[in-house]
Amino acid sequence: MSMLKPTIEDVAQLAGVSRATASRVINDVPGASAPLRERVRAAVTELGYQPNETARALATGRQRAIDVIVVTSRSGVGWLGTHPYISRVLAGLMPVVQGVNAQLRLHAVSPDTAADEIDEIASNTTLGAVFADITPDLAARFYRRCRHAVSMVRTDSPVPGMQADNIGGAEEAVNYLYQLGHRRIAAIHGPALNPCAIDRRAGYLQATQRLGMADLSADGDFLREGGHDAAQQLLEQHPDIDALFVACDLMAAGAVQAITASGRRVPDDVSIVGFDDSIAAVCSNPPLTTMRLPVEEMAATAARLLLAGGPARGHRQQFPVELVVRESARDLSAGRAGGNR
Amino acid sequence: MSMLKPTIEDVAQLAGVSRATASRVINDVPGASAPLRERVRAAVTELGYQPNETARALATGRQRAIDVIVVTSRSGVGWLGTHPYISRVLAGLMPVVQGVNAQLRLHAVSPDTAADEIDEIASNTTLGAVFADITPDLAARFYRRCRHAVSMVRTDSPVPGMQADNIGGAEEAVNYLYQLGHRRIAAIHGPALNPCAIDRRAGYLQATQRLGMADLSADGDFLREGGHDAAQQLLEQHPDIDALFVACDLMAAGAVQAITASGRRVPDDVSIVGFDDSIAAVCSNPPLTTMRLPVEEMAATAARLLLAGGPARGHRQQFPVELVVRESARDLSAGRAGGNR
DNA sequence: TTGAAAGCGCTAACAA
DNA sequence: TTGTTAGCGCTTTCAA
Repeated sequence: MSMLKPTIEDVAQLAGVSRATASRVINDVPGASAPLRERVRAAVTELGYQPNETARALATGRQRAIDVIVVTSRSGVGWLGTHPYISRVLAGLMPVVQGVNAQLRLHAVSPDTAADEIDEIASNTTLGAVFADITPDLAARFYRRCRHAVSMVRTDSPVPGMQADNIGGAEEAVNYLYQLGHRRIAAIHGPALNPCAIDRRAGYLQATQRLGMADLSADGDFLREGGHDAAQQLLEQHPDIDALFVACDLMAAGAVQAITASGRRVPDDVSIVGFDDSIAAVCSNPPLTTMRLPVEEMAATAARLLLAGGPARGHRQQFPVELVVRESARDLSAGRAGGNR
Repeated sequence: MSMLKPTIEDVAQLAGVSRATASRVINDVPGASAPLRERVRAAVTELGYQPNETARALATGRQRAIDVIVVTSRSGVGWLGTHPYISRVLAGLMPVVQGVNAQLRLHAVSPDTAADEIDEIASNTTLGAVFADITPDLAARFYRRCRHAVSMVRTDSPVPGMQADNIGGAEEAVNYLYQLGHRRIAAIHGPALNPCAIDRRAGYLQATQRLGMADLSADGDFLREGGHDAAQQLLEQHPDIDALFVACDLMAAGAVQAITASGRRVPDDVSIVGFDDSIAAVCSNPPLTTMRLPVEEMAATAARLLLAGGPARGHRQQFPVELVVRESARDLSAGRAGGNR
């Protein structure tokens, strides 16, 4: 007859050790022999034991929390509620954190002081950190100080990560545009150091090369304003552009605004494919055809991993990126009026 | 010499009572005489005592949490990360809940089963509930069962609430459009039972009446699709409309899409003013002129009130609603090309 | 290396 | 009405 919720006492009893020993192996602190570690771990899995975070917090005096880290030049944390991507990671995290009395701590760290802030967070971490948006070197730095971390963007090897196929997604976007008949496909990329941006850029480059098209690239910042300005500039430099691949929906929304303001029409004069499938895609006018990232699932998986004691070194998990067709890309071979509405 | 963090023991000692008595008065449960209550309360304020939520949670076996309630016909909680308004209330709540080891619990309750779900939540509540979106009767129902609640939308008298001037905001929006030279100003309203929607509708009606304009109203649902459809219908019925007041930005984004799709231009043919100033306003094309609601501050204030033991019966707090000028409304008296870009 | 025992700060029986 | 006393589930000295 199993209890509703096994406690560490149950684990200790089943393993035939003291509570203290059980605690030691569960927390991975030295002071327990290999054979006992074995037995305790067996008991843990057999019982499906999950530590009570409330009790831990009371005993240690420290808050149990998952630290969500995003490096950004915008200051404060208040604006994050208006950020389509961050809102989705929060929404993904919240339900899994709910049952265990853990908290979410949101850190917006500035690029210039990032190193120090990262160290600070790493030294105060309890359950671990989720990197919502970070550069590989910073991620590595954190990981060197604290093993409990999982990244939602690509990082270098030892750092565990949730992987979405950004390269493949970008290629697919360009392919789609190509199939629709477009041959002058420009791109607006994200920040030079952002791993997602780097991969999406790589995907674009690969596809254009393979298809024998010119590389028409502009740099953006993953913000709407940047997308707007980049589109404007692109249109001036290359007035013959007939399609645009934009590395995130927020920038794509800005790009649509710029294109429309320039007197051109989307998708009649230029087709656009975005990336993310955020609320921005749906609020844009016309609504954006885009590559969907399963952000909520990625975040939820990351949190579960952390609650389970942190993923193993180098752990990686794949997530699909899927084309969502809306109204911002048009089939050139179809009748003008028809489009793909 | 004051301790870093006073405990209930300190309070009890200072008040000259037992810990149990202190606990009783702090938790407002019967079993303490008036004079002792006095003394304990004095000690609490003198020490600046704040209960340790972690210890409370461990002792009671219940999670300390703020329940965020939104009644909606969409099921599940995952999509809330893509909801511009909810994301903002979450962002406002998160920082204040951070320091105290409290959690946020998000409840999306369905309208048909709302009564039961509300009862359920009320009976499990700990720190209290924030009504992000609710009808007055449901709010009252909750409040009858549990005094710890703050509404972010208008409610009937005893229920404490954060008040934004939705009526005044809607009036101001219509006035603004009127000043710009518009005389056929239609409106897309929100759900019939939603207090914010009701107030914004009232503001529109008041303003149009005062200004001697026709009431050109259509019903929406606070979702993009509803805004789209309502705009379409409005344009068919009243092709001479020159401006639109839309009760939320999400619907306004949909309305812009519908208007554009019908071959008209925003703001050249029809001006639009939205409400909220959410991310939807900024992603729309053109970006929306809108009435800004300080959602984050309202949410943060609500949470602080709850953490401080819950606001008094009938407590009310005012928040401003401000016009934010972007590009979706045009001055008819200005030159055609100029607009108000 | 292991276990016994003392808390962490609070609530809730139970006695008085 | 009041206080005494066990816990809540865990970590962490301190002895053994």
